Amino acid sequence: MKNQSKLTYTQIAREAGVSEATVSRVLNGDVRVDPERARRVHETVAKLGYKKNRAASALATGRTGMIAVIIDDDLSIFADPFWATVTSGVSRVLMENNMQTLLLVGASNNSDGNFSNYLDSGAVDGAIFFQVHDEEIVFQLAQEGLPVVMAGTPDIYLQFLHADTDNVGGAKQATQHLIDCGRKNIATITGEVAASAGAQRLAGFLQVHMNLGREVPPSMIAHGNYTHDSGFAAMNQLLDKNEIVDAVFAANDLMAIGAMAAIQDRGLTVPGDIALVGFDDTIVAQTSRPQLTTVRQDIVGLGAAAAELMIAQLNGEEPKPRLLETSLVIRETT
Amino acid sequence: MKNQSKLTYTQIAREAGVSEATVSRVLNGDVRVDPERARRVHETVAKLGYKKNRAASALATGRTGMIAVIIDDDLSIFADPFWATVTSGVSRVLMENNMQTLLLVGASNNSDGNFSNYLDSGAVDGAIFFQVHDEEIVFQLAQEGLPVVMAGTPDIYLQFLHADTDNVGGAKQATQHLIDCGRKNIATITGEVAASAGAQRLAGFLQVHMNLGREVPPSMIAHGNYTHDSGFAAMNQLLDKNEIVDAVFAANDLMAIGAMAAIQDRGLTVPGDIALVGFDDTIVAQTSRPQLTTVRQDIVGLGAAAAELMIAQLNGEEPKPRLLETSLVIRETT
DNA sequence: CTGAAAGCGCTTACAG
DNA sequence: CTGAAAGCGCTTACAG
Repeated sequence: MKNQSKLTYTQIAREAGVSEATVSRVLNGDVRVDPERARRVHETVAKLGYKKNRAASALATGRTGMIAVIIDDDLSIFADPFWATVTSGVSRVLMENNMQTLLLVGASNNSDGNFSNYLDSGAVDGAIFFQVHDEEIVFQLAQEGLPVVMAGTPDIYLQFLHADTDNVGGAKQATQHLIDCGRKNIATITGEVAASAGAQRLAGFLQVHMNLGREVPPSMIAHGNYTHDSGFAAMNQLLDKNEIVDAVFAANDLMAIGAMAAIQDRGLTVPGDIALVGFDDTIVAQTSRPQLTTVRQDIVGLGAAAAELMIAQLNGEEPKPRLLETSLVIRETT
Repeated sequence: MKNQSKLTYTQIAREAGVSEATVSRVLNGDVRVDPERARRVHETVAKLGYKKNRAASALATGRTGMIAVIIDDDLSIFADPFWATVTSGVSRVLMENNMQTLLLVGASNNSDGNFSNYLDSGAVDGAIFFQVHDEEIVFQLAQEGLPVVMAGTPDIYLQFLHADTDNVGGAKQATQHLIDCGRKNIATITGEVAASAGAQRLAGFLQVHMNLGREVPPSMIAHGNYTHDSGFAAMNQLLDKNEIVDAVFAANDLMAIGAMAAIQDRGLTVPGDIALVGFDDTIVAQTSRPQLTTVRQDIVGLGAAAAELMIAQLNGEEPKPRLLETSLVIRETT
């Protein structure tokens, strides 16, 4: 078990009485090796506590066994449990496939390709992008032959392989639920509509109304940016502009909680006066009083799906994009 | 900019009219190179869009430029924003030093060294451990010569280099603040006291009382495990067992919020009847109603400190362990 | 099924 | 300050 730092194929080969080529074949699972010699190699490896040198292996094969997870934003975004949770899903699937997760957090658009640079130095076998601000960089990397997967929905003109939550479907579930509860005047607080998730959640909200032949007056749509404070402010706007609002669909939980505070500050009650539905099912939905009805998305599953797409792609398959279903979690605010 | 995949020192050397050795020296910042030839090399590298192959470099030098961040728990732990945030701090400092973060999440004690295995294959230059359940594995790796840093406080018999929040100091701040507010009967809800953070926060709480010559009856100490529900249950215990409790220090925010729910469910008010202080200053402290007074710890700073210790260690320095100060954030529950 | 040998793309004493 | 050459530890056609 000691000073294994010096161990190489040379020692294993000698000890096991085979060539280095055979050691390599055994360790890589090549079937065409005499079972008895293979057994000896495995035994020797175990006895000596040998560990293969990754760098040498990577140099010889051109494969590193590492996939980059790129969070294209300033570091603070990682404080949001959302992406951390997605990352854990990626990590699990990669580990199951004997691959590792290389974490790259930081704004891609600063300093001429901070990590775009890194990515085509052959350091990784592929890259999974979260929260892409500038798809140009993804496009370029894909062009250069780096296998790429996006978590989220890419620009319609670009055809990256991607995994995403069914945001439209989730927003529809939320909106339909409010209607089923008998609410007549349903407002929405959007997320950033410049990004796909925000746009899709608004679209789902509008589609349900459209299908029912109902108009949604602009005053019933307030824009937020996913923060608690923006939800608070948006709710106040809605209350200022409208005579009657008896329900609100917020594009995430944090804004819903902010909206709840604004409602209660005016002496109104949830769900008595105004029903509330969030999106995500994060910890704040469970700790708020009353507890928040929300649309749960499978966050770990999203990461897992992205990783699975990557693995499939590396295996030469041509997988289809994945869209993950949401489910409504009914608690106390509706 | 195209097919750079084939570029090696050979092409750069030829184009720049120097030897490969010189290319290597220039790219590694060796000072003893003629400035003019160095300029030509840099120019050629830029023109051809050359990127150094990391694996080859790692094989030759024995250094990979990667540090493992190891979260020794099942994957779900990563959903806790705490460790994700610490990780972002590690990542920032490593990037500033041209190193990368390799993320290893998973229980170390399952399947015979799942990643202990990986770690001494030379895949990383060092390892930063979070949330260590079994320090034996850390010890073994350190023994084998892998530079190791722990986030948190190691067992007193082991002397790992580590960075930690001053949990004792933070707990003292919280407790003293409650006393300063005039509270007389202060209870505490602990975290897992088997781990250092939980034990230290309890110790700080007790020390303040001891210094004042006050006894803390056992009935004023309830144990939780950092979850919302455990805080709720612990608070109910405290209320059941004690005639009077006019303040509670909870070892994290989530338990404090759970305690708040329990208090309010009994028709009591916060802070009217019972004052409340949490620990961490996470998002739930800001979104709760009333907003939670809590002890803020510098979570990103903790990761940054751990990374700095690692870098110093790799540079052959002998840095001292780091203890990060906390600060009290007074909001509405005291 | 197996081994000898060349090769992956860097780095670094060594000699000048 | 600079170059030729050996070496890092694997992998993989190639020939048998």
